[in-house]
Amino acid sequence: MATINDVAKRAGVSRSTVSLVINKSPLVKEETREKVERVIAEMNYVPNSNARGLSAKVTNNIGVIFMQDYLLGSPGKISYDNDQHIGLCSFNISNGIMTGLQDTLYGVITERFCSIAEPDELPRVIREKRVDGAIIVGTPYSARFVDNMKKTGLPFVIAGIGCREDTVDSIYADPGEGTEMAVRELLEAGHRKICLLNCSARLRSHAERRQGFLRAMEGKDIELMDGWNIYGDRNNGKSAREAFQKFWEAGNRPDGIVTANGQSATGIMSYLYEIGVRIPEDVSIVSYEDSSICGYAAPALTGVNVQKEELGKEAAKCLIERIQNPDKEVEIKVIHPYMVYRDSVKVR
Amino acid sequence: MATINDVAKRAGVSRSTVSLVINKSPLVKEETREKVERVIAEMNYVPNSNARGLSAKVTNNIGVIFMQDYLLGSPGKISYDNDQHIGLCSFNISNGIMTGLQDTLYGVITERFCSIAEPDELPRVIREKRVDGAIIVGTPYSARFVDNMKKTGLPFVIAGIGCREDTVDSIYADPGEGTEMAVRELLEAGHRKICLLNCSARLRSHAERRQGFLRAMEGKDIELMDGWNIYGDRNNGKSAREAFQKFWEAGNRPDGIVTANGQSATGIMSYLYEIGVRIPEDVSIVSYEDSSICGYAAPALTGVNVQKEELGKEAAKCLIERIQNPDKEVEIKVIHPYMVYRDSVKVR
DNA sequence: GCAGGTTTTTGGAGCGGTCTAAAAAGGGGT
DNA sequence: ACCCCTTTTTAGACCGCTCCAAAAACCTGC
Repeated sequence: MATINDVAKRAGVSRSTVSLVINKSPLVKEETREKVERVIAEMNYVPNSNARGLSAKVTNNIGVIFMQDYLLGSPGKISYDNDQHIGLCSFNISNGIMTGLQDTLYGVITERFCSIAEPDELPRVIREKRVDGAIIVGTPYSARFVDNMKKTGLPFVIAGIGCREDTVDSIYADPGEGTEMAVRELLEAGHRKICLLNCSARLRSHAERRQGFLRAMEGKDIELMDGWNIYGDRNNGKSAREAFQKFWEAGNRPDGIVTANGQSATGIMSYLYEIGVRIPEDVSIVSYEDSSICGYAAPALTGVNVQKEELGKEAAKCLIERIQNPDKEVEIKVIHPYMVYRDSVKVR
Repeated sequence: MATINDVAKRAGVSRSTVSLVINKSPLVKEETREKVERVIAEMNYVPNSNARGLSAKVTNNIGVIFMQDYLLGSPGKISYDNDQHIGLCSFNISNGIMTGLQDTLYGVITERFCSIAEPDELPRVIREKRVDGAIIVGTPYSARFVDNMKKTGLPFVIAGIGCREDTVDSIYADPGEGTEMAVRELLEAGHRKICLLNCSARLRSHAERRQGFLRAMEGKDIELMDGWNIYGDRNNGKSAREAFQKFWEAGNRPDGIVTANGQSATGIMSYLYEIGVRIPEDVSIVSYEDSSICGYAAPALTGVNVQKEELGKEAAKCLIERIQNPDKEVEIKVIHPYMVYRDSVKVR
């Protein structure tokens, strides 16, 4: 494999000149640049990224750290097989990140990390300085972890649904905003008895969803039903179904349901299907966090799309800016959602 | 940040000795090792991976290349938002890869690549030598690409459902085997009129599924129905639904359906639901490629689980072996699936 | 106490780039 | 032709680690 020296020799210039050329310095004469570029192409030369990194103290890699904290208590060896939500969500976000990084020199190193399981550790890519910056995907529940990260001095941003740290660049979707949007949708379609199906009460976002719900209900002259904010045990369809079944069997009869995500919705739908309740004729459903699963459900679910790809893309953009200018002001950016209209809401 | 020199000085040994210690060489005296390790811990020293890589010609990173060829014609800026299948699938596999790499020194660099769009290019991580080996996830449709990869001399393995190159390490799930399993399931439950809903006919795996179907039917004395091997246009629920609807409207009345994956199944289910056909009372469904989506469907879908995490894990293992021993024999390994029993099959 | 063998440790030359200070080349003006 | 200023190019130190050959330290046994 050709090195910078080989190129220099063949082009009849010094190593430094070649270096200037590959780094697009404006100092080199047009003529020289062309000659060197020709040789580079001829020899199929690609700079060695280790050498570059060692010398320039740069790796040209950014780390994407998937926080696994919300799967409380099951660090490390988790199989996501039964957790479509997390799988898809992180996939979409990281896909967005790659899109955001597309025309840059950066590569993406991915790592799974649990700040609760390892409160005083840092993700390996960071300890080993394999990256120039990091995107923390998901919520780093332990403040200690955030502190540790800050201490490294490495640029990093936090990205995800409901992820926000006031002292750190945060790109996030606001679960409150989305839930509010979903509830309004039902209200406008004439629903009065709306219940909110949150996922695990242990998640920080549940309170935000609740707030969004309340905001939408404000001034509507609708009596808020006690216990109509239901919590599943975990962030998936099975617990949503169980929680909803309990709710229903206790005699509650909503005419509209807002769920935390597509899986919760399908969980509930499978229960309603079994007991013969029709959607949307008897009950309407809107899912916060629209995902393709919503499109495939029967009937297809109306939902709030939180633009996870966009979220990832913006996170990447923000990180790059942070790397270029470590002193810029902390950036807190909300990615706004939009409604996707399908067939699970009926005007009453 | 401490360097190897700082550690050496503080420990009163030479740089070389420290190097031996961090590389766990058996040459260093126990006593010395302990001393050095103590200092390393004290100083919080972590070897710089660039320096290491530059010198040892090793990066301690492996590349995970996601092939995007099956999304024919839409390289680069694709949004996977509507392609849950691919999202989940690659997520699960890469999750498995990370699990397989867990106790090694390797990090994971991810890249999206389309060998059809860029027939003479190589993934960037490879051109820039950022990795010691690569796992190609998905099918590299162009043979030229495989050739180019081979020419680099870099160890690599191919992993995915139906991915197999005879001259390259391949870890794969056999769509034929899984489909056969699914069909047998229906046969044993007494079904006679079984149709196979393949995804896009452009995919290489469709023929294998078909073969598996035929193997299961062999000697069963069931008339093979013409046109009962249905092809969707793309690998998703929407096209499955459309294809199936056309099939149904042409008057075909299967009593059992085998689908290529969970999304196809839900697509079909939503159609059947609309026209009032009950599952599993009127028609049974088995999905090849069980995914969590199957568990959330109503009714929950019986399916063939292809163990994508296992697949990723084995791919990682295989790659490491290949790196350690570049001359070992080509490894072709099938990951066998198993049935997951749920509620979409009724004994007739 | 020393030759000869074994176990540990070490110096120093790379690895392939970047970067800075200084040299070389070029371009007027006189 | 020479000085001065600007534009280009270059030499060489350095980044932090590995690795080899050689040195040092440690063991015998005689």
